[in-house]
Amino acid sequence: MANIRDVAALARVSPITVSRVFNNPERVSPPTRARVEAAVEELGYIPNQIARSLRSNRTNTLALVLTDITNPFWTSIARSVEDAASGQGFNVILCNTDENEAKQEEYLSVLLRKRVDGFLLVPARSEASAVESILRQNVPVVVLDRRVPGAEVDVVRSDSEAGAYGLTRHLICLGHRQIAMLCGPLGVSTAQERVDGYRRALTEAGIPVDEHWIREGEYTVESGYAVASELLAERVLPSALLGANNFVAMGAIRAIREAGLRLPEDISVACIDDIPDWLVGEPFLTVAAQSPYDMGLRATELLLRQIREPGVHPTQEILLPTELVLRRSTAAVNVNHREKT
Amino acid sequence: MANIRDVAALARVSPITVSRVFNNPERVSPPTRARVEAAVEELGYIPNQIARSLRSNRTNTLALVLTDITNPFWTSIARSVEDAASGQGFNVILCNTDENEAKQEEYLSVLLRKRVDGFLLVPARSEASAVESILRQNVPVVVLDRRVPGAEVDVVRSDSEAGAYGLTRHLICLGHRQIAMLCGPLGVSTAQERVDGYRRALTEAGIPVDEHWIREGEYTVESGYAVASELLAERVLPSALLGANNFVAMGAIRAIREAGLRLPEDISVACIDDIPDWLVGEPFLTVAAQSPYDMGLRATELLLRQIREPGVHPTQEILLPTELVLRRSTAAVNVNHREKT
DNA sequence: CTGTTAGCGCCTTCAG
DNA sequence: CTGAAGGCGCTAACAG
Repeated sequence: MANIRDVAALARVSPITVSRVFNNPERVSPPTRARVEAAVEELGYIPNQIARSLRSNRTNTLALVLTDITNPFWTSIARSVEDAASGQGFNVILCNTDENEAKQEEYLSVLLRKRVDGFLLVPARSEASAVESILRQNVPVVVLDRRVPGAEVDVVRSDSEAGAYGLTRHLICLGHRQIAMLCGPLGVSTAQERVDGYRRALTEAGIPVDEHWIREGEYTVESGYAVASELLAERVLPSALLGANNFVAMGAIRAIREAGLRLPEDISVACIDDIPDWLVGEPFLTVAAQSPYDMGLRATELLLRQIREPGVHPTQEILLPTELVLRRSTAAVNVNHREKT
Repeated sequence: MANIRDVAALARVSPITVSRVFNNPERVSPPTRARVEAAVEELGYIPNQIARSLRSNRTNTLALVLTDITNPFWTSIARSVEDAASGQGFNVILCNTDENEAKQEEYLSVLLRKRVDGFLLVPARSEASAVESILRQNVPVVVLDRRVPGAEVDVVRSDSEAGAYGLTRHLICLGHRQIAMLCGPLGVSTAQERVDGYRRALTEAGIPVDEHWIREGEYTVESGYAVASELLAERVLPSALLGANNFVAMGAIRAIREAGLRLPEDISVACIDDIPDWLVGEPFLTVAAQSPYDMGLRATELLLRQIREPGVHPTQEILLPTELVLRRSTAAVNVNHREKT
């Protein structure tokens, strides 16, 4: 592969002149420039960005570390991040942690070695350690979706508490009293907040919170299925399920079908996170919808600003609202089906 | 940010010894190693992969250039590519071309400068030029999903022709004769092959191919919606629609609903590409399902082999089968609804 | 407008 | 087991 000196030799100029043809073409006389361009063409020369990065300390690359690109919520975020980044001349390295801290640590370590210009991080757990390993190196970070108590970072997230509150309230209005909360891993702030919202709605309505109805799991279809199956095998059935996210709810729905129960006649289901309607034809899930595309966009903008204008920025938190979308998966409680026969 | 010389100075060794502690720790005596490790810890030293890449000509980074991560088909591929790559110590840069050749060219140019170790490319158009710009630089490439006539590359793709053939045959068996084909951009091999399969099934059944029923569009929801709307506004309605992919079909379904037609009573719909069932609860679309996860995996394996074992490899093409999945979006033709009243 | 010098951080080669 | 020299490809800074 030809390098800058090969081109320089062929064009009978110095390497720096070739460099200038690429970076400041106006500072090279047209005839010289033409000679250089001809040589570039002839040799198929492509400037080596690695060498340039070594000098400039800039890679024009961002890291997007999320849990699982397969969930449409993260897919939208990935799309918006890549849109915003490529529009500003940055590429995006994609990493799936599956909420696994060991995987996350490994990724961060590799990415720090690669000297990415910044991180968009969905922390596997809401602890400061991961974020701090980045901040310690003075590398810009923006945290997505989750709070990280104790760390001084920019965060862009949705109002999970309000989302869960709204859904629970909606279920209460439909007459439900025995509402099971299939919550996510409590080490993650969103899981915690969703339980908080659930509790607040019940308490406000004067319904005692029964810990029996709160079940911790993962943010996955498998976990939602497993936890719901367990719940449905018990003597007293809930009349409604609140899924911590779309995956959990879809798993729960499968369990409900397999148990021979009807949705929503026998049991209602709602969750946080929508599924794009062009994927499902007739959307039927009642949800508190987030705005993932917007979230990725805002976060990328914050990150690029940090990169462009180094120095101390006051850390900021952007809180995006959720939107309650009522559909066919929730209905008024059916008193006949409260308990098993 | 500390560099290797800072560490060396603090540990009172030469830089090369520090390097060895990271790359060949067994060749450094334990006491020296301990001193170096202490210095590394104290300074928070992280080896600079850029400098290493400059020497080694290896970035441990792959480029995944696809059309739109938002389509679950590509999402699965992205997931499998990232899984396979990270398992072998490679990171993945994600790029969305939206089937736009200019965008694709821009990405390829930047990625070649970055000296990625290899490309997984879904070419925006089935022409050799993009692939050849990579091959010319002796950079490994594997083409995903599409054929590129005239280029000597490894390709991993599905049997689109057979998929479209199977779906068309299924519709014919249900009594449909006026089957509209909403095909993708004909510059893309898959679009072409899907039309071929459609034609073959009709011809074999002795049904004359009416070019009126073949409509070219993009592989997007919007395009599917637009083309189907147009079709449904005409005097003679088709009794079935064959969507070139899942997006097109979902757009068509929206158009059908808006036209006040019932699915599948008034009109049947089928398409190539499934939508993961955990996204839809009750899958209802009749499809020729591909295996995107597998496709990404196989392609990444091929690519990593090219990278690991440089030199001439016989180019190979891996053709994955599609699977016909019959669901509720297709039904026997309804003679009463063939023509508008 | 063009060129020379030097160095970004690391590691291969060769010596001790 | 440890180190010195040199260079990967590029571009600031400083001549001319």
